[in-house]
Amino acid sequence: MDRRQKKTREAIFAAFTALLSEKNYNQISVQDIIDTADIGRTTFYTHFETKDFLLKDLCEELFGHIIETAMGFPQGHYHCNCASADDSVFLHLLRHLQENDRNILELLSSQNNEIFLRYFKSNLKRLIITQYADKGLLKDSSLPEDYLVNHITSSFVETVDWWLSRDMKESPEIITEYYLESIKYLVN
Amino acid sequence: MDRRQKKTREAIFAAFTALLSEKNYNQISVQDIIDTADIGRTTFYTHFETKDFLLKDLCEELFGHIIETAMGFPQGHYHCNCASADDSVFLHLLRHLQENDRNILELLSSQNNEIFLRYFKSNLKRLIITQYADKGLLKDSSLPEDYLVNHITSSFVETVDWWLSRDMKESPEIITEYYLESIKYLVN
DNA sequence: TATATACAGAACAATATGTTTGTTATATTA
DNA sequence: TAATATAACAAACATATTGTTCTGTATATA
Repeated sequence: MDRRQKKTREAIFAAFTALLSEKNYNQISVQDIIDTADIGRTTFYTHFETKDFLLKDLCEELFGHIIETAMGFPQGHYHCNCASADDSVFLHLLRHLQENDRNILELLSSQNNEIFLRYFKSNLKRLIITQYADKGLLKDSSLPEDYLVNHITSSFVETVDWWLSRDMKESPEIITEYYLESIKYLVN
Repeated sequence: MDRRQKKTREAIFAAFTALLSEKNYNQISVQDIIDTADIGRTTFYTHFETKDFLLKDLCEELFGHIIETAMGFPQGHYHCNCASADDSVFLHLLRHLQENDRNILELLSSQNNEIFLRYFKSNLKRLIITQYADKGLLKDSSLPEDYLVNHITSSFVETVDWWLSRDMKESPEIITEYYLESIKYLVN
């Protein structure tokens, strides 16, 4: 890929992220992004069809990365400093959020958080299916598997939202405990 | 209140609701609303400062009503045909959604559902606090009350979302069972 | 009937949108 | 290094939206 393209793309992402942390998504104009990124008008439109596509691409990069990293867990620990191999994948995710992904954190805490929480959820679902459903770790119950997967997934997202809305007062370990406690009767 | 004002307000709400069920919120312009409602430009702005305020007012009317109705439950049953006084407040809400509130249902199922689900959640939280927390019906656990209330609230909202996303295949009774099953270890 | 006010209609400057055209700067490759 | 391709730029564009201001008309309320 052309170095110029990469630079421009990154400049747009950076400008967009900066704007998102201070403004509502709806109130951000393409003009704002162009001005902040300091690029030509034409350039923006060669990279992204609309503002919505920019958002989509940004989310796919951010959440795609964090989920893919967690996908191999706990087999591959990559370069992150996990306390032990017994750490749950959730603790892993929370640590990742807290330590490595300032960008994601800012977006998830911003006034636009619902947008990003939704993207987070749809990516996380894949992870839950791999880690629980496919491994047969869901407890037998009268609940349909799809309902259960949805419940477990959104409960984690809501937990993260709750944590962030209270300025991450608690440690990732505590939050993981809360979360696992709230769903412990549903999984093995 | 002046009859003219009421009519105009309702015309705007109707136009806005119609537009929301076919377009994304971001893509609806004030001009669209004006054209659809067939009112003067000035008129819109005397009623609503911005599109966001219109959204806020609409949500407050819709969710305010549905939650207030449920608030007195099961003491006052109002005019709805509940099977028995033993019906849970959740079953009551689902029936209300299915039978009485075509508007809300359409909005909650539309491509803009996340906006309305959020409003739904914030209103529902008050109800959960009244019905569970204040009555001491939350099971003792290591979880902070605020976390628990948030979990129970968002689980219901997510349940409704799941139900709607599958075109309400199941009956309100079944959905209530699913929901209560998923949180039964947390409440009395 | 008299008075107040909600609405309509037109016009406004300011801004945003998405596209086009021609030019310059910079990667890639041979 | 030189040749070629292409990314980015700048300027201009028609079009649309925004929020406001003005004047005149219609319709509530008292």
